[in-house]
Amino acid sequence: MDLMEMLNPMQKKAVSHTEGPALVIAGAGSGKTNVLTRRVAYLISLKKPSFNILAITFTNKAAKEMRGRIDELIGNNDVWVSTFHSLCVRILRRHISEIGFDNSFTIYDADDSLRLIKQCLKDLDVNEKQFPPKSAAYAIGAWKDALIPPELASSEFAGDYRQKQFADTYELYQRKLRLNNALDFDDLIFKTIDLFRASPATLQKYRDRFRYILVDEYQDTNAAQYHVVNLLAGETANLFVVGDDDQSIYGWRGADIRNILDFQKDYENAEMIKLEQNYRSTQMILDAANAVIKNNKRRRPKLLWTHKPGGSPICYFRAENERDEAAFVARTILSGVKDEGKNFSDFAALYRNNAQSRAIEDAFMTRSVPYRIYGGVRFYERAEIKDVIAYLRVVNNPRDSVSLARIINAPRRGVGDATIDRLSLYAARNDVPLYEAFENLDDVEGLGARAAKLVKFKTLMDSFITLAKSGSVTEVMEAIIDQTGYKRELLAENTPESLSRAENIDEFFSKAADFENTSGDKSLSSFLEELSLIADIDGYERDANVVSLMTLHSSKGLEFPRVFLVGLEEGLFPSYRSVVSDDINSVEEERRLCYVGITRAREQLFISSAFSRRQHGQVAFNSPSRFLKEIPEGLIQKMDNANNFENSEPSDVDEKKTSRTGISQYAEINKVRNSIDISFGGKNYASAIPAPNQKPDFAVGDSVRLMKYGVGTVKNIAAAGADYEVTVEFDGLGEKKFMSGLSKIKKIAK
DNA sequence: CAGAGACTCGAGGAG
DNA sequence: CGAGTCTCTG
Repeated sequence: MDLMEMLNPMQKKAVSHTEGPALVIAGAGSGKTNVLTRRVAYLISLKKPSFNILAITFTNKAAKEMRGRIDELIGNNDVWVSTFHSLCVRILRRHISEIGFDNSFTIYDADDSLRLIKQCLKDLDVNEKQFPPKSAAYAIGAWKDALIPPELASSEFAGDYRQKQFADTYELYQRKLRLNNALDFDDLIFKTIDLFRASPATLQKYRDRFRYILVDEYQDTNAAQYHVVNLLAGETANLFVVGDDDQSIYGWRGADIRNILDFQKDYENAEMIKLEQNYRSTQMILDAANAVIKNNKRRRPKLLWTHKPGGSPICYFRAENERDEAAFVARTILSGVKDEGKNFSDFAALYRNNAQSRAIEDAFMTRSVPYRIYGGVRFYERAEIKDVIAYLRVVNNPRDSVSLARIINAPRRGVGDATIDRLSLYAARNDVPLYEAFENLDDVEGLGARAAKLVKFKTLMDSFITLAKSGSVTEVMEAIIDQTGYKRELLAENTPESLSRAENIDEFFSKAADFENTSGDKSLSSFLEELSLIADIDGYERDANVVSLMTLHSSKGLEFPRVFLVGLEEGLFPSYRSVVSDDINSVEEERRLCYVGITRAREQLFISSAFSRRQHGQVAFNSPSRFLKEIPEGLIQKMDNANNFENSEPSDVDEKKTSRTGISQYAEINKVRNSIDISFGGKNYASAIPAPNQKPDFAVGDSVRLMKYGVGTVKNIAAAGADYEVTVEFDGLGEKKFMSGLSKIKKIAK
């Protein structure tokens, strides 16, 4: 086929780019995946060997889709299509011994790593109330994303007691990971860079191999991922990155928008190509998206346009509460299916956080709307599944103390916390993995009669380990499920919950059987690796005729004919945290998330907000989101309880309706619009915030300290309404902007 | 000292 | 609303 067929001039330019760096700014729905896959095909048509090509995506699903489309275009090929994490795992499995790990290493998920961090805090005798494990985990994650090792964190933040405590925890945490022969998610990237730095020969090997590198969703890369790409690209820098700064929504986990904004600085001769023609949505939807995103100050100017004129107006429903909102979603879908011949799979409901899915689920169940949820408590994160996985992990890597501690007493075998503590103490004192405590039970103090139980447990584990040497994954799993009595106990408990958990174990077993039938590498470590890297959205099936429910974050990269954006309320979306944050970028990130949501829709967009909502166990009264007000009124039609349009005129949102508090909601919205900084959600937070109007007591060039970022230099101070916008540059983090009235910016002596 | 039951506290987004 | 912690009992 002709690779340039049906492409617009900009797309052609991108596809035919061969040597040197290129940056493609690809707006939502602009045919980005098509450009990426055709460029791969184009390179191969020029006789570039396919094994020299590496394409990096963020999710397995995106990788799978790209893999499929490349295969479709050019048949048999050796293009390496992979996510950042699986790319790094594949490299580490082969070479990690060069930096002192064993290649049977375990990959810890967020839950595992939190357990280990708790252990560290305990060992360091740190008060969990004062230093919550989650805060420590967040700090450590941020350091890792920014590629800051423990030594550096420790020296850089020595002056800040709290940061120092977290830095010490970080240091111990890394030591324990090594002892456990385990890596967390961030380490997968970090250790790959360590490896490349420690072993130039290994790096060269991969540079020679990956002569052409393509990176999708480049706006979501963090410092560590940037370095992986940068190291691999090397001098030749045949690096082709695609992204959209307006869709950068992962700042909270270290994604650095500067990677895409500064690409042309990093690679001086980079070619830049902009794709602004949208092939997905109607003009009405794009107008709404453009109108919202243009409120962001920090962005490259860009305007999506389409040949699909007009389209249905955006429908807005103001619900009484979250149940009313969910009912609106359900009945609108049902009438679309019944009256307009739509499929359930044409619909998606997108929300800001997973907790919001519950009300919608309830409404769908009572009205028999078929649906599927992505995210929330995932299958592989259920306690019973994690227990079975923990057994498998210990079999694969007995040094994995986190998993071992998890299963010592699961199912109950009379080994309590006190006994585990004694074993842990022995292990910590002798600097050995927990498993070795079992081999020297006589030396562990104060075990008494419990030693017999431990011996029995160890014998059992050893038998599994022996079996794993010759047996298959399913054989080992069957032995575990059977001989530990795990499933038997659940069945004996005979409650609806325990029976459902037993069923989950059966389902997990059949997943293992699937793996054995389909996977090339059928080893236990390969199975565990696949489990670790699986993401929810990977299970997304286009074919099933069900409504999709997912977070806005998960929806990126997908599209649906009809999309519901629910919960457009101040304090929910944008989130409370982003509004009170001292970093003005966080509200802009919420706005980008809104932009992502709007642009998922092909034909029609439905937006809703609720007057009241159960949040955190109590009823909250949120005012409508500022994002709602940013959509021009002429694009919106308001719907009533019977799904009729209210008035024939395009709606004026809430102007005429008076809320229960007696305050006109229009007034509430305006209050939000006019003084977003001090009032939202009908509550007044002014008391918590220092009075504005005060000129900062520092000047350009001064050193200042901020809680979250540490010490930086003031680059600019600009008046912004009643407040001042302060630009501060941080070493290694670059420039960030703050509102001086909101942020606790402290001047420090030079 | 293990296990069950009462109790409190905290709650974003993800590979 | 659920996990983690506290308290009581055997």
